Amino acid sequence: MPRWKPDAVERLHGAALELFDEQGFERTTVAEIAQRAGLTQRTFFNHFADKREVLFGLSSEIQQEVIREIAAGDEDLPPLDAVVRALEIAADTMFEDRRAAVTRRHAILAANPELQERELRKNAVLAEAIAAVLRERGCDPETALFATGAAMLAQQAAFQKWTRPGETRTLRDLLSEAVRSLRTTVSR
Amino acid sequence: MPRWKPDAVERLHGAALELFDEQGFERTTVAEIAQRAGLTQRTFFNHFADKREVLFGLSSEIQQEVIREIAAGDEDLPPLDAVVRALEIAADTMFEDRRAAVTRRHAILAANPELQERELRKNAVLAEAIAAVLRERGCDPETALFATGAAMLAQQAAFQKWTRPGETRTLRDLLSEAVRSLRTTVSR
DNA sequence: GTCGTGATTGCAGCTTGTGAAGTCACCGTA
DNA sequence: TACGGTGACTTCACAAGCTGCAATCACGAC
Repeated sequence: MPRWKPDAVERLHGAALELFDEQGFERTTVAEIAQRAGLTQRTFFNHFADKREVLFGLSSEIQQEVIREIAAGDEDLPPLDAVVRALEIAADTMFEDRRAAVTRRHAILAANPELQERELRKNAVLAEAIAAVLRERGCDPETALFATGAAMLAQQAAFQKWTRPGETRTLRDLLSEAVRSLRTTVSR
Repeated sequence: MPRWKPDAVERLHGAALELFDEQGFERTTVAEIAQRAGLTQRTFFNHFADKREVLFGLSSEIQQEVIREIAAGDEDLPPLDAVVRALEIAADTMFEDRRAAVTRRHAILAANPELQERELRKNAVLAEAIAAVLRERGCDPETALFATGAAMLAQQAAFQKWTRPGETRTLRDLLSEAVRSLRTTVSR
């Protein structure tokens, strides 16, 4: 008999999602989450740096995937296209088949400014990582910043539509469309 | 004799800046700030929603200025130009003559992720406010989002350069240049 | 068999942030 | 001049987030 049940992190994650759903982020305490997962508060903080972090487990995986795809992409692609291509692939592999879960998580974030702060930071970190890999490919720093920022702006618009009830198009399609639209807006 | 020395908010703000400079944001407690200002911790929280907020007093003024300028601008200007024009004016009136203070504040922010989170949120709020005023001018929502995002991306690049030691150009000039550069990057 | 490893725990303590009640200079008004 | 309201500040008490440290004990390596 193992000393502890396995999957402590998953249990904490699941318990947190349930409780955030049931009573909101602010009104649920870390002690409650831990209790529902059959663990203690101290253990929660062994696995997550803070209470918000329990909602962001996937983001480093997404980041790795995007970075990998940019690095693996065609060297000759213009920077913006290189980033968009990687985001499209990530949309297919990490988002498309989890629409329900992603949407639920999005609703939790939308209800809480603290969580949006964290999300913004994760996006900023992702953006910096993308810009860095573009620079490694020989892109000058300003171009890297702009290509990254533009791509993530399109991603944001596409994601917004994708999580709207009734929306049936794929995130990938919405993203491609958003990029076209962004190009015309910026070009005047 | 007045019951309290005047300018409690300014004293708290000044004490906070000093202490953050001396020992960093994390290592200074609200109790210390209040003590140096000759007040109590509770009074600090009467004036600032949380510990970080003491560094963001100006941002709502900036937001109002930018919004006002967009609303007052030429109706026929394309959305991106309308936003950029407002940011240029804000650069002149709110930033150019405070370079030293802005740079010091920027250094404090750069040293602390928590503070960057708050900064990102303030920017997101500003962006949403700008997009809203564009929509009121008849802009469709997606175009409003893209024009706003693009303008703030250029602003970010310009600000980055402006705070670099040795940089002598004005923020306004750097911003105009960044917009041109962004346009070429996004147009391919 | 023993020994180190690593996940988990208990506990003590600090800090942030809030709620509620109280103090008292100042100001307007009569 | 008296008097009552206002609002900035204080005091106290406490919930909740988060950390450091020492202890526990199944498990795997040797």
